[in-house]
Amino acid sequence: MATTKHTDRILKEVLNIFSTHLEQNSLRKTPERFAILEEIYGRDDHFDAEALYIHMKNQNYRVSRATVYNTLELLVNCDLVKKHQFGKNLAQYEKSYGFKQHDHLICVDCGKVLEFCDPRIQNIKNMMGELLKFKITHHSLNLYGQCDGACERTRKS
Amino acid sequence: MATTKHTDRILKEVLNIFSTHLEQNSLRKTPERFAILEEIYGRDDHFDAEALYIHMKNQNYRVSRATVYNTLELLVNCDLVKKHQFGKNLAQYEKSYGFKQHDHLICVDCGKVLEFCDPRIQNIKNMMGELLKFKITHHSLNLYGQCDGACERTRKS
DNA sequence: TTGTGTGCAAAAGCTTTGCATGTTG
DNA sequence: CAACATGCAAAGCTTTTGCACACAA
Repeated sequence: MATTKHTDRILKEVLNIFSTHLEQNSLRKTPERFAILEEIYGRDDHFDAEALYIHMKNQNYRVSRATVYNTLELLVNCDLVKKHQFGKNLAQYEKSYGFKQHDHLICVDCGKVLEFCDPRIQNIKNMMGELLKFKITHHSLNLYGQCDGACERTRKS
Repeated sequence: MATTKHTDRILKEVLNIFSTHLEQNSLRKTPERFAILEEIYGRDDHFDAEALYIHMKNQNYRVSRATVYNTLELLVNCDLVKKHQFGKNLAQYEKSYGFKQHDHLICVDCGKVLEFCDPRIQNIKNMMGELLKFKITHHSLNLYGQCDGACERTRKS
């Protein structure tokens, strides 16, 4: 369980990483960019761009969708955020710094997302990269199924 | 290498399977539905709905996008077609009957898609399904990377 | 001060929907 | 002939783009 101290330390580190990334690429350090990063690291779930936008609006933070999308892309580029597609035409994001690499199990009925780790994936990536002459940079493994009775078959969206 | 005979046999089988599926679900056997199925099994690549639609139009087959999307969904439901998302907001489809289950390796520069099989995926699915109490029905594993020099870094779309 | 970043709204791209017409069972 | 499927176009949704203004460097 992450303590507040741990959370604070992570936040400080990602702000630094982002700041350095912006400098190195001659990009500007705007308050919006840092606010979006803070917002993301304050969440613990998977979210889409619109939800992030709405959430910031609800806190009366003045930001535009264009900036949200723009900043999400920057954050994906410097590996502070991961972008997923869980079988729908809607990108889902999650913070990724300081958290173990993992894959996802999605309930097709209620939309619940669980995470899991399996070292065999790395072996597959290594083997296939060599076999098929690809320099593999990342991957996406999603398992789809139905969770136990509790999910009530109430599919989200 | 599939011979014409083999292709013909496959086609006959899938037409039968689809026909039975339509009967069992009280759906109508329209010429459009069968034409779309034939069109798909005449292709050997991954394609999107629009490409399928355009290709049929070019052959002067009168069909609408609505019907293409509708039929693709029916075909996915009876496992004759597989639907994928290769990291973009665009569904890609491929025929699946009579072909070995496989996963994909996508070049992020040129969009090329290779296929591979690895039995370890099945083990992971079994283990995680049991561990996390999910009835796993299907999965999606995509490896992303860069193919050898030949791809020219000309990213498609 | 200069040019990049932002906000806003419009546009773009994929997919779904509504409605009148056609066709299957 | 009744219900369902189709075609067409419009609408829906997510994401991108254009442009005028703001502000970081």
